[in-house]
Amino acid sequence: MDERTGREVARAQGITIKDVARRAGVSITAVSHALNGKGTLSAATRAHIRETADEMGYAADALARGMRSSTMGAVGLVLRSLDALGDYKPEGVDVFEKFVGAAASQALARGLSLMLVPDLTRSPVPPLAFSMDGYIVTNPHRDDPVVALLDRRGIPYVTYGSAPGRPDFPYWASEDDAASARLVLDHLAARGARTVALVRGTDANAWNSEHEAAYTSWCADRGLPPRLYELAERAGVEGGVDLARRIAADGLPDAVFCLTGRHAAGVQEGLMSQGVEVPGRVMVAAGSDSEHSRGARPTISALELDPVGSSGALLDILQSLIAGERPTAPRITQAHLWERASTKR
Amino acid sequence: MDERTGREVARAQGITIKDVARRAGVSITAVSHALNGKGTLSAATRAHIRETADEMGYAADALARGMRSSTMGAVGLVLRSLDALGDYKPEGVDVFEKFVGAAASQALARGLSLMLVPDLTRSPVPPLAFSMDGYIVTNPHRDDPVVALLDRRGIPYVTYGSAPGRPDFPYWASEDDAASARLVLDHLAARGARTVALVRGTDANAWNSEHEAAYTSWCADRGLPPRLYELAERAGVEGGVDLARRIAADGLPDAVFCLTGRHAAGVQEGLMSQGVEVPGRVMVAAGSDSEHSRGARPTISALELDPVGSSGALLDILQSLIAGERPTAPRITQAHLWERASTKR
DNA sequence: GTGAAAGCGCTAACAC
DNA sequence: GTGTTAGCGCTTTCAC
Repeated sequence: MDERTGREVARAQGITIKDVARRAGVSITAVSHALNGKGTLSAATRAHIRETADEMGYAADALARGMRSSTMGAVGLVLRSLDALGDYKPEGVDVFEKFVGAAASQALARGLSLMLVPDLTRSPVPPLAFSMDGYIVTNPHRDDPVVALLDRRGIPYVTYGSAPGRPDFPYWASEDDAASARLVLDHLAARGARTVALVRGTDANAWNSEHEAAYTSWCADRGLPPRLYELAERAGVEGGVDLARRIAADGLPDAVFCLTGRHAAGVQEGLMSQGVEVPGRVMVAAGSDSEHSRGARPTISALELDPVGSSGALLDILQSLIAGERPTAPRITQAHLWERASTKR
Repeated sequence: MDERTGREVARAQGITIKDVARRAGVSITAVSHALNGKGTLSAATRAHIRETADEMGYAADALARGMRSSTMGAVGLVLRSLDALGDYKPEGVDVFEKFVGAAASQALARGLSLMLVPDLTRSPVPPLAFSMDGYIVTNPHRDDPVVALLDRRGIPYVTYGSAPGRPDFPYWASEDDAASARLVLDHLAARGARTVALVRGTDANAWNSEHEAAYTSWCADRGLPPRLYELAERAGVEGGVDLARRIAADGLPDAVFCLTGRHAAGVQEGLMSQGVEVPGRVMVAAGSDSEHSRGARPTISALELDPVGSSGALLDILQSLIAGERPTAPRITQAHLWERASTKR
């Protein structure tokens, strides 16, 4: 094949350790040792080899090196919430973009590569999947097969949000969901709400269950009966619109707290189309900020998570885990509440 | 080392082709052929081997397979604009998050893994860097060393934004920068601006030069002298604030068009702090939307790029390139102008 | 139709 | 101090 116009194979042919050895007039072992600071070589040979390697622009092939059991300098990121969504369309899934961006910058700043991997349990398995040094799994759900798979293969991992049903597993980081929930609920109460309905998703992840728990206990504290609605994440804005009808039929609460921005936007839209004033009659708040909460009219108050802080913490934990240490975990970050028009009275 | 509690090495030890061969009572060649649909095997053996492999949960090791020259099912993404920025803090670098998110979802939807790689030319080189099937390089600049490196190693790549100084290189996609610029300029003119100053960045990428070219020709068409300012991307909001002083000293234009959201926010802030009314006296617009343009007061009109469309196009091109085809390229997408308070008269 | 064997580039025992 | 050599798991000729 013409070397100038194409490539015989997907893999680029670079300078090998053999080339360096020949050029430096030593054995490949010498090169390997010199470059990895192992073995016993005279300072002179070591330096000489290093120079030759540099001159030639030699870079060890990660694949070959990896085969001999070493670290790849790359961690995987698997987005369970998106896997669950079925497609990978990110529109409106703010957390997704934010978290990926944050995790990427955190990883890059640490000199690590970050590999985004499609659902590990669906075949064909992404070829490099099992070659990563470790994994970040976002929002694992109860009995998550990806987590099980990583466990089985002995690959270190950390999770964004605790793994439900596994209280013993400490290697996670997340915003303080309970605190977040109270932040919103107290805000609504301060603005005069007595009865608050909660709209949670159906995914069995910590995010949903923690918020629900905080909500029920908040209601209990105030002697209020909880009004809990479940709406599938994938139902999106439309699902919220439909749900608004049911909520109204059940009797209007003073406020509705939706965990996702899309549900919040939908519920608000649905309420208003029934002639319910927002925020006048009912206030609306979202548990995670997105284009939908920002773009709605009125704009919707929402929690902004801390993906930068969380992903940084996760990478810290993961790095020590890979290094064989015992990191302190979990690590908790804080969300911030943006008060917008939908709760302004 | 205890097999149950830890791992000897970073690499997980899975089921190998040997195990399958032994269990199925055939040679490893047979297994390889059966699983890859190569060679000549009887349908019976083939089926039998497939079954055994499935039962055992066998998955070929990508590293070993990769060594024998095949495809990794993963493409790399290298963000030149961020590399240039020096750190990988994404705050306010909307395009970054948006593009990464979009590229990720596009890649995942195609069953490809996407690996974010730190600057390829800085050592230590990310180990897996040269093992990717191909690369997306965002905003390459003139004589970009990363592009040169990929060329040298014969690794296929596509660029987000054309590669300056390489008009012959067709494998890129981007918004139509010239059209974007005219969109903004015409909008400003329609709102009554006669003189418009342009604030571009200093990176030698297509984004900056295309916008500048469109701007100068727009000015020429109207017989106006161009007023061009250059401000380093990394100068951020503060740089914009400082620049506002210079712009005012040079005589206020009717509008300022800043290519980055941070510069726009800074310039607007700087102008207002000098008592210049925005949009009353001077209008401000940004060439790329971000928290900064949305969050400024008044909110700043800005172009929203099409990262989803662009990254989709890029992956299409890259995939055919990897497959050894000759894709049609370049592919152009369109930006959208959000008209906000900063240009509302 | 099937399998033995040669390597891909690298690391690490183990000789010398 | 330095080099020989045996693999890591896989694909692929090439005998049988």
